[in-house]
Amino acid sequence: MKAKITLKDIARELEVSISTVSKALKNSEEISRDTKEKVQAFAKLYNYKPNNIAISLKNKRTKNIGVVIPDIVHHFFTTVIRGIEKYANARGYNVIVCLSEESFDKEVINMEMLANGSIDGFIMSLSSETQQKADYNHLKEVTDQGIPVVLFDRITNEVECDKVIIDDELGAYEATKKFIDQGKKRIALITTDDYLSVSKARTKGYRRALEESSLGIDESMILKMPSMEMDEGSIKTFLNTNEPDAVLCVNEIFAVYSMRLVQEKGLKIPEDISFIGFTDGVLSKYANPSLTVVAQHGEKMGEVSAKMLIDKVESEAEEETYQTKILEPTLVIRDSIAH
Amino acid sequence: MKAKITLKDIARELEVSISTVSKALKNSEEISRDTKEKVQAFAKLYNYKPNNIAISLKNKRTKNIGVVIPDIVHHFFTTVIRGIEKYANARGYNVIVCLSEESFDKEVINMEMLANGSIDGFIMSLSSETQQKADYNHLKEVTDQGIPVVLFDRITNEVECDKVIIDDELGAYEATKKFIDQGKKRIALITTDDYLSVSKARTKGYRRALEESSLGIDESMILKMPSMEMDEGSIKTFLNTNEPDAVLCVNEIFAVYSMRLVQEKGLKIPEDISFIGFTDGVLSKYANPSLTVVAQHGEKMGEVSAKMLIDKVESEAEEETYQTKILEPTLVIRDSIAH
DNA sequence: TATTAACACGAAACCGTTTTCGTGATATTT
DNA sequence: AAATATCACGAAAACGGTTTCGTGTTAATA
Repeated sequence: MKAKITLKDIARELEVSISTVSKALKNSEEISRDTKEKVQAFAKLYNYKPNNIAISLKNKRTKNIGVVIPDIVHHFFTTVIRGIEKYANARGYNVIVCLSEESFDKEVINMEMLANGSIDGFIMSLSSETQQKADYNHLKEVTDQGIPVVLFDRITNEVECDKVIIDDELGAYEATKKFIDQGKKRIALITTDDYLSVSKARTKGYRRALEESSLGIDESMILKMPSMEMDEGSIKTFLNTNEPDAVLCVNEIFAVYSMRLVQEKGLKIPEDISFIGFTDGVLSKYANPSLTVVAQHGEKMGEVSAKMLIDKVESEAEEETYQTKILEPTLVIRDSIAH
Repeated sequence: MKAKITLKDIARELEVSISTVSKALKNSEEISRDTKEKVQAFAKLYNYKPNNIAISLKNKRTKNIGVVIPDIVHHFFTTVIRGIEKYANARGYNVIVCLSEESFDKEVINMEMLANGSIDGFIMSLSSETQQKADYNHLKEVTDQGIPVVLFDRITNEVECDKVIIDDELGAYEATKKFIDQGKKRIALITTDDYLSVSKARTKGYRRALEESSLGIDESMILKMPSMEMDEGSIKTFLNTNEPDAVLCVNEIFAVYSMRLVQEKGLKIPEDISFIGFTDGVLSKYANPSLTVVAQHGEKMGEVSAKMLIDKVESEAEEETYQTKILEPTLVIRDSIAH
């Protein structure tokens, strides 16, 4: 086991000062050719690499970014992380991932843990509990300290910071409109409670499309699940009593499960009943029939978030201007609707 | 924007020395009640939190662990991360995630980036390219430096370190045996090339089960895909020419896709043909029919890996003993086989 | 009263860098 | 030959903590 070598070690060995070694390795003009070559050769030989922690302390820059998300076993967040990681890595940053698991307390603890010097900025998506409580003091404290924050997907307007979302309302609007254009009459929505910013926006888009059409809104055609968890029973009851001919679901799982239920009843997809979900994950692609979805472009979202954050981190200017980027969703047509 | 307060600030404000403040905050016996109360009150008021980087530099401990995996958009790895994150967090560690994206170079770069002080240890699963090249010098360099490494799932015997795997061979053996016991005669295997340690082990289990039975091995019943990527055409051809009555797949996607293919041909699952896959992900659960799988218990694996790593990191002893933990897979019975 | 112990605190080293500034030794200019 | 410029390097501060050791003051002991 050969321990890491430090500047001090090189200095001692070569009988020069630490400063000389440091400068020589940086190819400083101050140092003579001879000395530089000697030092660099020695450093290469012993595979010297500067200690990141020491540099972080000196620079007050860690080159780490903290990502706090509610859940990682969820295709959308997973793609966002990938986007963040790719972009951040290309710019020399590392990604520290923390999971809030939809818990307010965990979110707070994680942020406090990271805010004491471990990271240069946060990229996060709010936990459902946080959105429910609408308590954003932990975010405000962090921004007050001058740590940049980028909020994505599950955001809030109560905090001033950069934000990245997709136009969920538009996505739902277009999906619903697709159903209407295809002559569907009984268009249902399976969503979660409104405190989730995304569900709220999607519901709004669904309503707007129906209001603009001749169909109008039938409140009984909207099923609000208390959480993101599947409640198989209530979906079953809902589908049986309302007999929709088209269903928009705010995620993949609701959609795929619903498809199976109606297929068991002998209905044909998409002839008798069509489905559109949100999130373009593996499930949608490999479902039977494959599921038409509103794609959220998670990877793109991650990239954009990372770029916004790093740009802010590296900008000297202390401008207090924040922007909200709205990405366009796309409808990925598959076999769960006619085409 | 109120900047972070430091020990120095408190010391100046209270007209005591930095050492006194430091000790007072640690409730040291050395400091008088009066001073301690004064300092602690002031610290609380200004919300003092020690700077993690400074502590890391002093202690030569970062409380960060580096996780290097090939891919995050993959249910299994995702669950492993969750297990790692949960366990590590509970012990006060943060998780830095790096993606090799199945690339040897990226794996090397990521490790070098983290090995210079950013982390206390690695948890990793080898990229397919690394397993293919069988070049493990980057791992050896890291372990030589005394940085603990835990390898999980995709491992190698060329590196001395702690390892966590599931008994892939056993999983495949039992799955195949299940088919045999159910009277299946033409049992196929869809796998990837052997350089992936897991595929190799699974193939071995499949072979052992058949050898022990009266059926024996028919090499044409084994399809080796060149990578983890889906090649839809070769699967189709394979299924059509060989007409198996049972198929074991080394992942979910191969299985789900194959199921759809045979269903399109009018075959009934599980009567005409049965399927078992590996990895208990969302796909398996929501496939139609739901897919019987060999569950790999990713979250457990993550926990175990994290425990092994942190225990080693925190153990003073420089014992050079390494262990390999083998977790038992479980067969999760669903509708793609008779039961 | 002289000596010692206990107390409460500060100085300084240290972790591994970077960077500013100072300086002795040459080299150049007048 | 004296003054100045250039070169090549080292000392030291700084980043923000922790920790060892030393020390002045007071209290207890001989």
